[in-house]
Amino acid sequence: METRRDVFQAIADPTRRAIIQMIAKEPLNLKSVAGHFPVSRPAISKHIRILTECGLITIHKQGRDHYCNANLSSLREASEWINQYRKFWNDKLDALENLLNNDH
Amino acid sequence: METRRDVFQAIADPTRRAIIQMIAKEPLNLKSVAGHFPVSRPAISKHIRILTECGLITIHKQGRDHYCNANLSSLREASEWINQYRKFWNDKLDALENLLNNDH
DNA sequence: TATTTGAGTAACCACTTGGTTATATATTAT
DNA sequence: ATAATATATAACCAAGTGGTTACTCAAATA
Repeated sequence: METRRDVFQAIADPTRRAIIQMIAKEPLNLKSVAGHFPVSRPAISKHIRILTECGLITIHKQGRDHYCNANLSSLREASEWINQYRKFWNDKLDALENLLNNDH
Repeated sequence: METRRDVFQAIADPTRRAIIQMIAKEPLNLKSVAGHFPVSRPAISKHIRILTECGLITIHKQGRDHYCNANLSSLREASEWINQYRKFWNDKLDALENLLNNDH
């Protein structure tokens, strides 16, 4: 649990995707996050750490509560990688591709 | 190497992303694919199997050659999951979101 | 001050992952 | 027919993953 830590790997785990989904709506402390899953607090703590390490969330301490905030801009890398293959499932590519290309 | 096999996990591995990138350009047999990586043929064979199992590639046998063809429409699921968070890195969201919503 | 609460960490565990080498099978070439 | 080639599979292995329980520490509360 120490090595290769990138966005693709971070979102490969369904629990971590669910965590992202939750805190994208509103910041939550670890206890609130853990309350929604059938696993222990330490397990969630580890997921949070992984998400933090690749920049997908940031922690804001407020007393003893550690609030997790979504900071999903590092998903951009994954989005761009996937969207380059958009033609494989989307016919209305042209207009979209132009938009995407104007982003950077 | 038997269980949970989904698109997110399939693209989590950098070697598999590179394989996808190669065969998205043109179908290649396993030997050609393996030639680009510093790992053995059996290792590539396993990656190919994983990609096949989640539908990202299909194999077309031509004599003793097994040609890998990209069939990346199952990336759509991952694309949609990621793109729902596009607002985290993209300001020009409105026009894009309209486009994406028209897709389905 | 003593106790409870939220979170992190350490040590551990079973399973998975990505790799290896050796072997088998089918197809092509000599 | 024999040899070479392309691929798959089996058996194995080290390291990584996702989880656990037990413990510690800091902050809030009684």
